[in-house]
Amino acid sequence: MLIKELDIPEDIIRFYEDSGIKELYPPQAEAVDNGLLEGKNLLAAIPTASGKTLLAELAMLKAIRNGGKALYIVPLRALASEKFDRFRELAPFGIKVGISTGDFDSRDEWLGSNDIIVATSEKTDSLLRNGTSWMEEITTIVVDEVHLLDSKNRGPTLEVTITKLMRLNPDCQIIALSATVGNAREMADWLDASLVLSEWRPTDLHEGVFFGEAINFPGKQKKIGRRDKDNATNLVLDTISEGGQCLVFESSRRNCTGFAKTASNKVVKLLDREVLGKLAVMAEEVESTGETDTAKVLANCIRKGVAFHHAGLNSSHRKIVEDGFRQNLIKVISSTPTLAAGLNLPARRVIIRNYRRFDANFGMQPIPVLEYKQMAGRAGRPHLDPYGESVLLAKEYAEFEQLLENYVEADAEDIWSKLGTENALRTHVLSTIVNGFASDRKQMMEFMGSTFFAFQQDTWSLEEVIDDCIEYLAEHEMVLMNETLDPVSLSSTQLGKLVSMLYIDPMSGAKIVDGLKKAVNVNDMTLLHLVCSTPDMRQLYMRSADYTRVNDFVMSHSDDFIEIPNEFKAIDYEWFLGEVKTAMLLDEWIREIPADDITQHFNVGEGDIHALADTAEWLMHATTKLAELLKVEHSSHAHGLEKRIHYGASPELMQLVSIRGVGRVRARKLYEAGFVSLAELKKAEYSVLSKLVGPKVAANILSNIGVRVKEKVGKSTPINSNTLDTLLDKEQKTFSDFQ
DNA sequence: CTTACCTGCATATAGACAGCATGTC
DNA sequence: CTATATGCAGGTAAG
Repeated sequence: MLIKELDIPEDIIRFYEDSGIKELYPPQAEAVDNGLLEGKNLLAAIPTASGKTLLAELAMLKAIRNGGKALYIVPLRALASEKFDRFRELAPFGIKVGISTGDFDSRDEWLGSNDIIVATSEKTDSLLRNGTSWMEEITTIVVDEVHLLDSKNRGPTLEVTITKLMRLNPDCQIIALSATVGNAREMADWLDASLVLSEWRPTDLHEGVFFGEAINFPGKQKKIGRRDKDNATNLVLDTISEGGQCLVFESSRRNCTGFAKTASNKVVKLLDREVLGKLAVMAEEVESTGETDTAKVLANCIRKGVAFHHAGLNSSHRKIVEDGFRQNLIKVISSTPTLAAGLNLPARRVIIRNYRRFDANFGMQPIPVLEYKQMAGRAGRPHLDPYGESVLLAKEYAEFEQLLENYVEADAEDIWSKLGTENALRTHVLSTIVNGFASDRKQMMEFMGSTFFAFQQDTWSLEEVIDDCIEYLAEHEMVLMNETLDPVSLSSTQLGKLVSMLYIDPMSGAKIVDGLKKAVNVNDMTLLHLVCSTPDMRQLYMRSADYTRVNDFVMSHSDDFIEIPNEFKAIDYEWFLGEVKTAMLLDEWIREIPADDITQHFNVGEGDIHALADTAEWLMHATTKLAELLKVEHSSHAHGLEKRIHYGASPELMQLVSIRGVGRVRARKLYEAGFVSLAELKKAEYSVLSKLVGPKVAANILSNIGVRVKEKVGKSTPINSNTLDTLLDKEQKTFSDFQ
């Protein structure tokens, strides 16, 4: 089917043709045949990179031209900005695009003036909870990665959000995009959508299992040269010598860096001077943005053409690795599953070095087929690679057969709703009441009766859990119920409304409220621990070496904690120690302990510190608001801590740190030099500041506080002319020259 | 004396969304 | 409490 045959405006047709898209891929054509452009609901269960985005775009553009408005729901913030950037290319057609995620937000009212709004599922839920008016104007909803309905953590939110949206806009077109799953038909039926089910990919994918010095694909074999004793390394070296790149998936961070280290020593031998030179620049960039151990190790690996990637990396390191791989300078990324579902980073060959993953309840467990398919699907860059290959590794013949059968030739599992537990439902039962989707028990059951869970499983078990939730919420004064009426009436209290809008788990809300009421002497640690004891906070794992250290801390600070569980209740106490350990990390963070030191004290990465601080800041904000509502005195203390967690700094730096371009480190430098306040800083001499923080930063700071720089700021000296950016610029120039 | 390889034992275990109000090194 | 890879300490055989 040709683009120009489609029932869409002429200028849009030309736009696609100019960008080289003349014909639809088969699954896209099938979607059009199923009424994509006529506002019909659709579930497309097709592989990654088979043109899901274009499919959604066509429908959105068509709808917008008919006066509609589109909402594009994604599971990850990174994905949101990726889509946002893509859709902004539609600006020439007068299409306005907005983005809304927790960390990056165009203002709510203004957001509604856009034609396309990209948001995470949680943010969408939050917007619904806040009664955002433009939600009712949405005519097209795209739900990306809808198979995440199956996720224990985040599936329920996605499910309830979709349910709410369908109820709010019954005539709205829903386009759901999914990986290929077992019960796609069932999901489609729930959405009242037609189904496009296809395995078609623009680049062929060969899935195989390595065993006996060869990759065994169904029906053929590919011998791999033995240059190293490690098979995965051999596969990597083979790919590179054929001009491709590799993505290696590992089950733990340690394995991930471990493999990068060993493989890099072999990979380096295959690289030429030019590439090594550029890699060295990149490695320096890594070293300059962090002096942690991981930064050094990562830099050393990158010098040899290999990188590792996991959530412990700080964001600049992550970005360098991703960009370096896209530039085809980094040849191998050894990664945890971060890269399996997230960014668009395909490679010629994907090696799944470890198909098992540790689970605290069941030990090492084989990953689901769906997850395997997601990783394997990363193989093959469209238009760049002749084909993609994914490889599992087997040690014995029995394992080889098993892998072939259970992964390569297996179909993905069915999607199962995870809504049916009290933990998952509590927050949604509350928000349903707060937002008026249900004002009595009957309406509540009706609403929950239209979820995927109810569609798929028995509703009586759901009703029981919902009643438990209502009871919990009533007990904690978030919901009022009148049991004398026949359908028991349900309404929310001020507390309930606040908890719903703060987007915290009602159990977190209850714990914080309870803690605030009980607390006697409150200091920083008291509130930090309170926040760390909520189910919304991810606690640190207790290692055996931590035990005495954390326990000693508890002993010497026993007055700081609102409640210490009995030491002989081993499970409770151990859990408590984990909370305290987390609070200790945050305490170091707000006391300006350098990030490198924190990573060592707690055996975490820089990325972990920021993630924990981020969550703590959000929960501390909730604490502030809850304290205000309760009219207890700790709200200003909590508010102060909220700011300190945001910047990771002591109270005396709060004024300096609010200046753009000044963070915890620079603020401390300025403070020690006598610039203890904004007023002092305004009186500062440029030359003095320049010596302190460097000429560029100094000029930047002064202009940000409204001081005009009198002295001439020397043009940036060519010290850094070899930075990555300039290098990449050059690269692009030569590339376009070549074209 | 160095290197390569083996054995045994202890050890640790993926990821990431949200509020609010604007910008880290 | 589940299972596995890793890395280190200590040992041994080969060079």
